[in-house]
Amino acid sequence: MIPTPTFSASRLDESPPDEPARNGAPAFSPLYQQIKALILRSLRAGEWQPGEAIPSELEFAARFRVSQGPVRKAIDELAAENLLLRRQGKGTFVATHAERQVQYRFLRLIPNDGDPNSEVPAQRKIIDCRRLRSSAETARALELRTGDAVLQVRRVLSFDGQATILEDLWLPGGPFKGLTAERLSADQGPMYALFEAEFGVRMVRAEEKIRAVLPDATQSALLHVDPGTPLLSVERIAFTYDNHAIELRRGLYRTDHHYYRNVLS
Amino acid sequence: MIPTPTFSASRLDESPPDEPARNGAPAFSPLYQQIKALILRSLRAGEWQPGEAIPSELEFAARFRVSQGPVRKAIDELAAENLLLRRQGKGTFVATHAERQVQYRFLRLIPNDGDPNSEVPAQRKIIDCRRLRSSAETARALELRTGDAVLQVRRVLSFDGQATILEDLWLPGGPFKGLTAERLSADQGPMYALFEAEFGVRMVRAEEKIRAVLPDATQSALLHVDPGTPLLSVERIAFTYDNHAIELRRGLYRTDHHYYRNVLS
DNA sequence: CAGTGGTCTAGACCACTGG
DNA sequence: CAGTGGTCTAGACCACTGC
Repeated sequence: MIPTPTFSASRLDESPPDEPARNGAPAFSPLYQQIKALILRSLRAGEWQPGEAIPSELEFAARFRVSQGPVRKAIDELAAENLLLRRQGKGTFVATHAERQVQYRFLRLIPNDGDPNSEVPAQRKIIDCRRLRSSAETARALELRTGDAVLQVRRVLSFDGQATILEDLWLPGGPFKGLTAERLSADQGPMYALFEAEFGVRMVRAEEKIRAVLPDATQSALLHVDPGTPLLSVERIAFTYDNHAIELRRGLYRTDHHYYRNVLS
Repeated sequence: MIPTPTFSASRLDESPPDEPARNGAPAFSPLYQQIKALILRSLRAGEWQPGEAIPSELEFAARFRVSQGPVRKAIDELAAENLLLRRQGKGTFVATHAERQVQYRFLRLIPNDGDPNSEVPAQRKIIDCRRLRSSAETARALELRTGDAVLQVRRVLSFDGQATILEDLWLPGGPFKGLTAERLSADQGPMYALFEAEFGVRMVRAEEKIRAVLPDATQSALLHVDPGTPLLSVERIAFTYDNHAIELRRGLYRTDHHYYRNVLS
């Protein structure tokens, strides 16, 4: 293809424009952003499975009729967002929660003494898993309508034999049809890896709201702590592609032998 | 300069190599990494002040006798680490804590209702500021020797008239010689901005350990809360260039009207 | 208008992986 | 060895800022 001298709109149009820049501005979009959007669409459509390699940079360049540069920059950004994983000499792969390296990618609880990178051989115990109608609050968080079907899961994570985390999860009933306590209990490895493999749901980003709270009677019993013990309340909303909320999670963390680690920059 | 056909070691050497790759591997270091290290050295040396513009990409390219590409990539990485700030059409600037946009860059406490980006017009009150000899624990955190001079500061931050954060800070006596309660109290704006302007200390990165705790009598009095109120304990170590620890901070956060926000990816 | 950062091309070569 | 990502060059043009 002969390089178009200007590209203020796009050279890659394959579908009706989603956002045709309704305001006065022409909304300049560089080539690499358009390429990024196309790759993102393929990811969302499940064109490649988690852990699989995507086409090489040169392959994309040929397909899109551009040079390697913009393709590289598009992939760079997706890798920076942890959607893709580059491995020199091997290829670029769809990120997954199922790898040894990045297991428990979203868990920030670190043992007081152990090093931050140590293994996290949690012991998991499913307390409950039931289907119910969502409350207004849950519906809002999960972008559903009040009363829509949701799955609620309760579990306890133990470290070194000591119950440390009590978690309640809410998942939309649709995407997670067929999820049962048995299925969850049988599984080894991170829950998010199971979500990828069994339900095609890939957790990509999450936001957490953290507070200090006291447990109620049920909670303190499940964690084997005194009702006066302060605990970390960690409320998480996890997102798939396109910032679509797909999980609500409320955790209670004991912080007598662990701490929640965060890095600021 | 005639481009050297290979550059497995370096083309930019200006000083004895710090880490001459003692092991068998040649320790390949791309041009842009060497450029990044040089810019970093200038930053550390205070060659440009916070808020000032650094030389343009083309200027660096000419100075280092390379093309724009590697310079660009070096600056890209420094900008991604929040050491520099790019502004199209204007230039690249040394990051600062003194800008309206990024005020309280390291404060993650958000009001329950207000939007996450809202202003943070905290009211600050210095309770105490004294010079003392560091404990073993403080010395370890600040990379000092036990007994070295340190400054200890205690302050309370209020939001909307309500005392919300009680903080204790420890700073190495050397770099912060001359810091007084009066100087701190007189200042408007973020404390880190004052550190930049008055002491040339630039906070670049920080790590926080978060736990849920109960306050002691003194703490609960200062925050006007019941001794049984669970609080967030936020222990921060802040670093300047080269991962050099320069501040230890222990905060107690009320989380009845605020939450600590974190994003995972 | 000049100067800055931002994008793109075409082509070369290097480093790493695995058959 | 071929294929992949990673680095570099030389040069062109675009978008944004401010004089």
